[in-house]
Amino acid sequence: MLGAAVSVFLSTFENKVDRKGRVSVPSSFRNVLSQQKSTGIILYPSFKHPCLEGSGDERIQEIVSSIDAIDVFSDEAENLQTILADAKQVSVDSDGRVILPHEFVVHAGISDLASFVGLGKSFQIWSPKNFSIHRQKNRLRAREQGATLRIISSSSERA
Amino acid sequence: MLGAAVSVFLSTFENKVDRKGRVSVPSSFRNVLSQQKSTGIILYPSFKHPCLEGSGDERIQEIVSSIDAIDVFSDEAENLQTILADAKQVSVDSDGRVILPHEFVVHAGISDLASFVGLGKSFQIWSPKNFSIHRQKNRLRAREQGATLRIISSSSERA
DNA sequence: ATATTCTCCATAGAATTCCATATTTCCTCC
DNA sequence: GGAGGAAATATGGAATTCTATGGAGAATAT
Repeated sequence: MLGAAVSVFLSTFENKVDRKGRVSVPSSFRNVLSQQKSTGIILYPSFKHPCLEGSGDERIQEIVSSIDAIDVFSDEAENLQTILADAKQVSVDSDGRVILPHEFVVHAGISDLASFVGLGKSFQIWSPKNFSIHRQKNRLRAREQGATLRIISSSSERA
Repeated sequence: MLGAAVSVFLSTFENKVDRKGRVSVPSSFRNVLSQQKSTGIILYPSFKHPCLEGSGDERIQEIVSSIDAIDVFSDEAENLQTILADAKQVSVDSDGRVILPHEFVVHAGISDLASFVGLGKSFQIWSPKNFSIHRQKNRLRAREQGATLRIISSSSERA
């Protein structure tokens, strides 16, 4: 196992997708998930990018609570419900793999390789090709805008 | 079966409606229902959309309480009472199927396919065609409004 | 009787579990 | 520091289980 396992999704891993759509979840990601006591992974297609958003399944609870907190008939409630409608829970098998649902594979343009990209509290899954394009664009923009980071250091262990 | 599926209605399933009007309730939905100890499913036509609203039968209890909680002569109370008046309970047979009442099939424009759409504590049933239109609209709007930003992070240490 | 609904059975395809193996990483001992 | 071995990972495939779905017949109502 990784040295001092951080409890956030970190760095990028490229794994193979087999004929059945199975792909290994990077072991360090699995560690984060089990630390969150997630029994599975929640995936949903990104609104903005040709990729999948992933997180532990407690995220779903958050969304459901959010919906409860606002007017059921509002646009906002429907927006959140859209996420639920599009999301799928995939279970991690005993070998640490998940099956990527077919529609998701299509949405992300994935064929035989998938890049798991750690984003801290969540992660994304990309086709390696799309991801490298995306990353390059992001870097360019960051340079142009002279990206500045505001780090909120509320307490010891947050990222 | 899915590991320890989150106990909310999640994601979308498109199932066939056979000649007798039978349609399989998605297995993950059935799991949620049985966890709620629901003996059946409550269905009623949606006000806003050409679709059906569905839930376990404890949901009805909530609606009844809501009515009690507000002014009995208000419009809102009448709306809720209309739901009760229009609602029907359908039973799930031993193979996990229900029969959709004829008026409901008509209201939703369903013919030989039905989309079950998970919305957390409840779900909807659509004709796939109507749903895909609805979904596209919602996704566009959600993208514009940045749906993911408004999630209430109730749980412990998320920001 | 006739039409409708419910029960039971059959089956194809999908999903899950289980097993096998190559490859890498980590640890220990020399 | 390096060699060897142990543990963990990633990956491929087979076998088993589950789900969705179609149909036949029994039960029920009209």
